[in-house]
This record gives sequence, C-alpha cells and structure tokens, in this order.
Amino acid sequence: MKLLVIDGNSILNRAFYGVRMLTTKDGKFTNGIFGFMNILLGMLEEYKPDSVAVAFDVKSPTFRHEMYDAYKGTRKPAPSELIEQFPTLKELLGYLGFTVVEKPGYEADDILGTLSAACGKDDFCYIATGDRDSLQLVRDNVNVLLATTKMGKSTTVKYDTDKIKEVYGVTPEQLIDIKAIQGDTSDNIPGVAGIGEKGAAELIQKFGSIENIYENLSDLDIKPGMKVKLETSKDNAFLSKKLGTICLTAPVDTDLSSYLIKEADAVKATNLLASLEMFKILNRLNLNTDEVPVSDGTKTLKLTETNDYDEFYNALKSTGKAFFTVKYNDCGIEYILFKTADGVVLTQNNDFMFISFATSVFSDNSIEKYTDDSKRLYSFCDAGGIELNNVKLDTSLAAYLLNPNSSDYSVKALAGAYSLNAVKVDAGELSSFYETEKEYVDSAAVIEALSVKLTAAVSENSQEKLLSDIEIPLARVLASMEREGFSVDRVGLENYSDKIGARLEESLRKVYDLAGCEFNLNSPKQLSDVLFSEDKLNLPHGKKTKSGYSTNADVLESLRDKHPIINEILQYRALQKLKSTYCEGLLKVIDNDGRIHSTLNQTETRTGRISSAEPNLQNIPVRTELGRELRRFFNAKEGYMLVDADYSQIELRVLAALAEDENMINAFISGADIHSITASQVLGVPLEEVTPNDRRKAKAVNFGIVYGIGAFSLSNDIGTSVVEADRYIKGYLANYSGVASFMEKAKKDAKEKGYAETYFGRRRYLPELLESNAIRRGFGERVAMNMPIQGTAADIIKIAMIRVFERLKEEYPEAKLIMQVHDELIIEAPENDAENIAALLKETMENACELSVPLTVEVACGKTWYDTK
DNA sequence: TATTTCACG
DNA sequence: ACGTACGTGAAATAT
Repeated sequence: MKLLVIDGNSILNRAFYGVRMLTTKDGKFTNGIFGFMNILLGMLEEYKPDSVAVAFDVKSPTFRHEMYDAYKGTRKPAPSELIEQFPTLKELLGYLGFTVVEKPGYEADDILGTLSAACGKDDFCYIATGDRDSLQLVRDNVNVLLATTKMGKSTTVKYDTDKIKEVYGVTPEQLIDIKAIQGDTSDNIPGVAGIGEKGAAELIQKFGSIENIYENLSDLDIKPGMKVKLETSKDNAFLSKKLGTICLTAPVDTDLSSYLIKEADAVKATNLLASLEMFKILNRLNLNTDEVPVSDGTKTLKLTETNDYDEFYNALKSTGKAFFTVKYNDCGIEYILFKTADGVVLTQNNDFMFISFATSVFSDNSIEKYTDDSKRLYSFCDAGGIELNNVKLDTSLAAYLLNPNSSDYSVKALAGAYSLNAVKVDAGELSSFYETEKEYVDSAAVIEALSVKLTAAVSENSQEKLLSDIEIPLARVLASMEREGFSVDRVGLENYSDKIGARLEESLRKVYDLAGCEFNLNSPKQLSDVLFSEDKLNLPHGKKTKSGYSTNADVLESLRDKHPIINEILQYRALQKLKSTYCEGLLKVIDNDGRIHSTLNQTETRTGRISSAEPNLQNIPVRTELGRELRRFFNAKEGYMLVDADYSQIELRVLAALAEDENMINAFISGADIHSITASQVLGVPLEEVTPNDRRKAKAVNFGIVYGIGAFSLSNDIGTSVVEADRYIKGYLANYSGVASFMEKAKKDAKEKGYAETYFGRRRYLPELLESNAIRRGFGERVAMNMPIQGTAADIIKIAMIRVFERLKEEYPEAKLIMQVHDELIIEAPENDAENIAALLKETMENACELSVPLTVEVACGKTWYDTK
C-alpha cells in the first residue's frame, strides 16, 4: 500500500500565502484551495499513491508569522479569507474521493504520526506538510514531502533518512531531542534556556539523546557554561521532549485500506470546481462526467465535412443563425467550423467556391452571426471587400462585459467557465483532422451553447445595449483602425534616434565620471549601490522596494541638489527611455506600407477602456519638449491631414453629472476654467484673485478626487503638509457636497452589489471590498469611486467612435479614424475635407451622450501629430 | 518569470 | 502599524 498523508492545515496555509489573492466573481476566496490542489495533483502524479488521507486540526486555524513569532512567541488567528476556504476544501476533497481525517483534541500532526506508524514494512508512506516538526516521523518506509516557498515559488523537497542525516546530521528520532533542547516559542516548547539551534544540534550529534546527556552529564566533554545551562533547565528539557514528540497513537482508523482513493463524485466535484472558477484544475483532473448536453440536447456531436456549399448555405439561411469559429492562416481563412443542429460542420478553403460561400454567409443580413473573434473577422472581411452583416454575438465581448476581471476570453476558457467542457465530438472519418485541430473543433462544438448562456447572462445584467450598441459595433471600428495604421516618417525617426543616441553616450560618460566608476546604469540595483552605499556616494536613501532602495524619479528628484550626478542620471533615464522604447521600439514595427499597425485590445482593461499594444501608441511622449518631438514623425500621408480632437476634462464632467452636483455642473455650464473656479470656491476668494499656485493645487485635487484621493498622496503631489492637504480635501468636499455623497454612495453600492458600474451599466466586480486587509480594502474603495467615472468616459468615447466611423463612411469615405487615446480621436482626412471633418468630429464627440453638463471638444488639424497640439 | 522604472490618459 | 491616487504597456535587469 502506498499512502499519502497530507497535513491539510499546513499545506492549505502554505498555499494561501504562496498564491496571490484569487477570488471568484462573487467574492469567494480561492487562492488557498487553488494552491492546495496544485500541490496535491503534483504529488499524485509524482508519487502515485493508492491511498490518500488529509488530516486537519479541529480547532480554529492559526498561522505563524515569522517576524511576529520571533518577537512575541505566539500565533495569530488566520485571516477570514483563509478560514473560509477550509470547509470548501474539505467538501472538494470528499467529492474527489480522498478521505478527510479529523479528531477533536488531536492535531493534524498526531494524525500524520499515527497513520505513518500504521504502515507495515510492505507499505510506504509519504507525509506532505509545510511544517518541519514532522520530519521526526521519517523512517525507512516513511518520507516527508516538505512544502517550502522559495522566492514566491513553491516547491516540495523529499526528506528520507539520508536527507535528514545530510541536513541535520542526526536520525529522525533525534530531531525530537534537538528540539527538546532548542525549544520552539511558537509551540510554547521551552527547551533549554540559552541554547539555540546550533548548540542543540551539536549536542545531539555528539551524544545521541537528552537521556544520555543527563545520565552522564558530569563525564561528558561539554563546556562548563553549557553544562550549567543544561542542569538548570533539566526539567524543561524532558518536558520539551514530551511536548515535541508527535503522538503515534491517535484514535483514528489505522486500517490503511480505508484510505484507498475512492471514485470521485464527478458531477459534484465538477460543479464545485466550476463554481470556484478553477478550470485548469478541472481539466487536469480528467473527471469522468457524463457528456454535458449542449443547448439542443445533443451530447455527442458528429464532425462532418461539406463541399455542397449551396445546400449548406440554404440550411444556415433556414435557421437564420450561424454559430462558427474561423481558423486563419497567412493567406486568409483556412477553414470555418459551424455548429449546426446535427453537429459540427467543416468547410475548408480548398475549393474555388469556398470564398463565394463565405461571402454569402457573412454578408447575408438574414443570418445572425455568433462567433468568437469578431474584430479579426471584420478585419478579414474589410481586407477582402466582403461585407459582414448582422453580428449578433461575439463570445469574448459578451464575457468581457459580464466580468472584465479576467485575462482569457478564449472559447476554451469560457467553455470551462460555463461548464461546457464535457461536450464530446465524434470525428468519424475526420479523426485525423480532429487530432490536429482539436481545439478549434471543440470551440465550434460549444459555441452555440456558450452563446445561449452568455446571451442569457448579458440580458440578466441588463447589458444588452452595451453589447449590441457599443461593443459589437466597436469591434468593427477597431478592426478598421488597426488595418489603417498610422503613417510614420522612418527616416526622420532614424535621425532623431541617432541624435538621442549621441546624447545618451555623452550622458553615460558624465555619470561614470561623477560616480568615479563604471557600472550598468540601467540596473536599479547597481545604481542604488553606487548612490547609497557608504563606501560609494553615500547619499541619503529614500523609500525601499522589495529588493533594495528605490531609485525612481521621485527619489532622485528629492536628491537633485545633493549631488550633481543626480541630474545627469535623470537626464540619462529620459534619453534611454526615448531611445529604447520609442526610437528602437517603433522603428522595429513600421510595416512595409510605412505605417504602424497597433493592436487595439477590446477586452483588456477592467474599466472599459481600450488598450493599445505592439506597439502602444497611447503613450507616445508629450509632456516634455524633447519627447514631444517624436510626434513630428507621426504624420498624415500625401494629400491628407491629421484631424485631432480631444474631450476637455471629460472625467471631471462625468463626475459632475454622475454626482448631480449643482455647483460643479454650473461651473461647467459657465464655461469658465474649472480649476480656477474650484480654487476660488474652496479658498473663498474671488475668481480674479486666484493665483496660479492656487489653481495648480485645485487642479491636483480635481484630478485626485477622480482617483479616490487620500490626504497623504495629495500632500506629496502639491508639496504641502498632510494636515493641510486634508483640510483642502475637506473644503473641497464641503463645497462640492454632491461629489462627497456620490463617493459615499459609490462605495456603499459597490459593497452591496459586489461590483461598481458605469452610467451605461458596465460592471467591474470588486472582491477586494470583502477583504480583511485594510490596505487592499482601501484600494477596492478607491476603485469603486473611480471605475464609474473612468468607465463612463470610456463608454462615451466608444459611442463617439462608432458614430464618427459611420459618418465618415457615409460622408467622407476617404477619411479614416486611425487612433484613440482615451479622450482623443485622430482622423486621417483628405486635405480638402479637413476643415469639414474637424467640425464633424467635434460635433459628433460633443453629442455622443446627453449629460447634465456640456461635453466640450477641442479640435485641431496638422500635417503631423505634433502640429495638432 | 518577476521586478523596477517610466511613458501616456 | 500599515502604506498611501485610477487605468494601461514596454524595456531592461535580475532571478
């Protein structure tokens, strides 16, 4: 019999602290269970036990905090986030066929000891724990698998008798004697006062046991000082040995066959794991559930191929719905897989009729499309001059609306999330195709069922309009923007790069001179050594990071007048950023058409914004002149102009509207400068007497308010004391009382509902609000205040983008929307139409949404991006 | 792969 | 006593 005995408390504890906080959408904490299952599955695979027992303490769990322990010698109760995971874990283990062992009055340790001792010589026992105390249980047929977390990575180390000898120089039993002398404050084991780990180990290595030591104390070769200590604590030593010896006779079932792994209750286990959103674990377990019926009741789907396109097209037309996924290759579409009532139908692009078929399906307005990557499909269709009509659902977009706190919206991931993993495919003659294209076929198999579930959930959340009027139409706009790209002056950028490169070298040389040594200036670690070491520049260090002292711009800024090297380092950093990220980074991605085609992600941010990557064109420098020069190389093609428009203070206006704050609304309606008005009202001085410094502070507060400001950060930002910053915030909230109550309501609503939401109903779930850690809860509260503002602004510009796109297509088909930077839209327009298009853009953006405050847009034309500012 | 830094709104 | 403003992506070094 091969037995695996797990210290459930210890392993769950390790897992909890080793895995970053994870929660389900509805706020259940799962990181401990997730880590536990990973460790357990790893052990099952590696050691292949036939029996498993998981032991738990019955009393409420505590945890050892190393630092805390060292000083206080006590244990802290485990946080509620961990405690709530125990019952769920036990339930899950039961469903999976593993035996949970608990005995009131006994610790998990004792159960491990008893079961390991119950192993006969034909048995083998593995003990999994994170607690070194259990190492005393190691025998020829008992190994301990010690879970340790090294640098955030969890590993298990196997201890057999040889390994114990190697590490401690003693037998496993002698570890008890070492501990009897050494003691253990966290377990209230006194030990021998004045002798620690090293001394204890040495004594036992030499003399074998405390019994031997005390029987022959006068004769043994021990330093007199140590003898005195031993003598004084004799009673404690023997008491400690007793306390430190793990009980081998706990009253638990020692018939090992009771712990044979039982058959899992696959349905219950699957449901529980799905509710915990642990799809990776679910897949790894390979539970033998019956196939899940898909929406039409079918359990096993037949994979067939058709070349009779006319017939198949008519079949699609008669149902009015096409559920499909597309596989692309370099030349376009490789094949399309359709889910039909009969199964999955493969249509391969190896026939001259195929494209005509695909074109018919895509353009047919009477066929609703349900697919998984509409942006890519729009892109393909645009490129081939094919119309794509009536996209009813994009699974990734629907799932993103349902929960933006996710990173994987693939059909595979969603099928897991919606318990559709067990749909089986009968590939028949296409089995070799199925083998190589399994993932696509499986995706097609579930896309209808998935669509049904997603549609229901979106409707349940009242997010239908968000999906049909914003996200789905936007996919088409983004596809077009990606395809259009942004024209870039390669030669200009190369020259600029050379110029920066020369200055960079010069700067580096100066830093070396001033430092008196050469080192890698790109390494914060090496730089902090040079700046802060006593034998180097010995400058006063600021805040710490995980691995040393910070060298970021804030810290350096505060040291600027302490040493001339600081200024040079700041300059170097700025140049290095321009050179590597912008010059070299951008030059690498200019396409053959002389344009940069960034990817615009629609399911990336938690607030509803879009993001730009490979390259990121939403963070092209603008704040410093040297950086802003880069924008000269982003230009309009021959005969065209850039038309650039941005919303002014859109987030603050959204705040005024959402908060229904009369005062702030009137400020915006008046059209005057919002920051000056704020300063005037908060300080109680006439508008004309507001100084530039007053305005600067008011502006900082206006920005900060949107993020869920704290006095500490504001004081940092505007360079005043925390007390004064706090007074300023109080004054601000008293003046804009609608804003104050909005913030309170935002927090309260989010706490009650579990999510924050925008004006248009976009949601963001906030499990952080349930955490016991005040820092993280505070973060959740700031997000609860910020998300409705940032998200509503994001919704508004998305609406504007769709309308601008439609109008351009209709009125100025040559002009194209090419970029969005959160509150800014850029159009590449024929020179002659630029003025008209500027007006069109401004008007469309300003009227994208009717709020109780006006939305104002500033628009400018120019040959380059630089010229539009 | 994680950490640190820094560019943008 | 904590640690301190929201949302991103990229590059470089360190592990």
